[in-house]
Amino acid sequence: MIENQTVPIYTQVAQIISEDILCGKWKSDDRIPSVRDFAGQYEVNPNTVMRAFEMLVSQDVIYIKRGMGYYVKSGAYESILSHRKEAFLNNTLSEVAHQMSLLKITINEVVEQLNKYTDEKI
Amino acid sequence: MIENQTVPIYTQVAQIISEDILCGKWKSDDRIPSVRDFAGQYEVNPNTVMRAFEMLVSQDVIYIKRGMGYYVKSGAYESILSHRKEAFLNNTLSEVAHQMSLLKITINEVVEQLNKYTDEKI
Amino acid sequence: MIENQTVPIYTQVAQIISEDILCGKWKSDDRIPSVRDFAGQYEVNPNTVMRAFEMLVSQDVIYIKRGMGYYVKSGAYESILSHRKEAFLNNTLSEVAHQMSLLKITINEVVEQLNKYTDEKI
Amino acid sequence: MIENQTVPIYTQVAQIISEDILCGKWKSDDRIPSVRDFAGQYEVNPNTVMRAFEMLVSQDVIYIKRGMGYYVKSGAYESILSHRKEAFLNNTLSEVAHQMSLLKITINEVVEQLNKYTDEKI
DNA sequence: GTGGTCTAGACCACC
DNA sequence: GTGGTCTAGACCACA
Repeated sequence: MIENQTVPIYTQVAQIISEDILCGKWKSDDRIPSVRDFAGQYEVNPNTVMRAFEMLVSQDVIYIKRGMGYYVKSGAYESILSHRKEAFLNNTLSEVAHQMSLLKITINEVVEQLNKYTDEKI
Repeated sequence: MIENQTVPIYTQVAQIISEDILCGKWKSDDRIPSVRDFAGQYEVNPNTVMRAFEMLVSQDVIYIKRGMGYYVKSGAYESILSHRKEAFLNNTLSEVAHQMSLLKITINEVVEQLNKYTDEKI
Repeated sequence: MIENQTVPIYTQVAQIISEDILCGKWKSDDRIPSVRDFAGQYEVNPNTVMRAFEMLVSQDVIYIKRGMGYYVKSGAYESILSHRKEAFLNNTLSEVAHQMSLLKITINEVVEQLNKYTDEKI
Repeated sequence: MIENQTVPIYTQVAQIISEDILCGKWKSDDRIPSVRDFAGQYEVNPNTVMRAFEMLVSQDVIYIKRGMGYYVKSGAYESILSHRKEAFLNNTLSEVAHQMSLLKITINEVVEQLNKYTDEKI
């Protein structure tokens, strides 16, 4: 599950949880599994999961009920979505455009390739 | 000049030089500026520039003439281009496709946004 | 109602009860509301209220009549008052003095601000 | 140096550094000692110092030069001062006023006690 | 049961 | 040399 060797594990865990929320696995005010549960599931140290949770708290994605665990913040879905969408349109696509002009790749080639990836999923 | 806080500085320097070659700033067998020049220009440690040069040497982009400096290898342009093109189509666009499905962004939105970035440059 | 995230909830509950006694809401040998009542009112776990009660018992502020509930101990008012007064003069004000010297705040500013707060209440 | 048993060590370390900046020990763009140096000096684990540094970064008090260490951010002095001053006037003094009315302590008593503490320092 | 802090120590990338 | 990540494991307070 955790494979990438360059980006920190706790970042990856945080991203997985964010994407789980995006996918509807957990909704507002749902309790997410405990630090220990995640640690067991992903086979990482509880401290590492803890850092992921801290990240998500600072991003307003989850909140804590003391002694009870972490819960999905209401509005988390929308906030993650808009945050990611903005980053995608502003950063990712801007970089893509830069690469395209540098590598002299046309928009048609890009569209064609993206369609391939989309089709694969079906 | 070097702002990104996640990518190693030497990687960023190497990328800048690669892109300068792609842009035609330097051609085959041109001498590129010295380690010191780069270090001064980008306000980084000479060791860091050195490491970028080593990276480019190992990628067959530049070569050294002892006592004289570093020179652009013949065929560097084509090699960079093909290498990057492959990475772009396989990695970047695959990631873009993933984000699109996650964020429910259509290909039309992507094309529209890319056209904006392209137009800006003109 | 309970907002502070650093002080333990049971401590805050105990403080609220103490202050209610200071304010004259409950007098010697009055019965205070049940654990359940408090738990419902402050939306906390009954165990937490229980612990607050235990704290107050050990501070000689309340006592238990088995099967009947908790009652304000006679002399509680005076005991709370003297205990808090001492803590206030020795700890709180000592800390205030430290902050004043660090932040270069004069005693006049402090007095002025305190008067504001006092006036607001009237 | 680190005595308090209730507030986390990393918080105390961060506070010490903040106060050192307030006292003029380190100024804008000064390099502060390394993680390992602090760890040795306060006899705590480097990880603990690291957390303190992260706190200060998120408070815009220090910044990192990759591979070189942490430096005091320009404007840190003013930012710490104003931040603390505000907290003091709004939170601490508001609490003091509350205690005064509860404990029926007059402003004269407070002033007298504060003067005692101030005199002690001289 | 929950989270939170801390240590000791390892290992790594980067400057 | 610098920071940064991670583990294993302990210990504690809180609900």
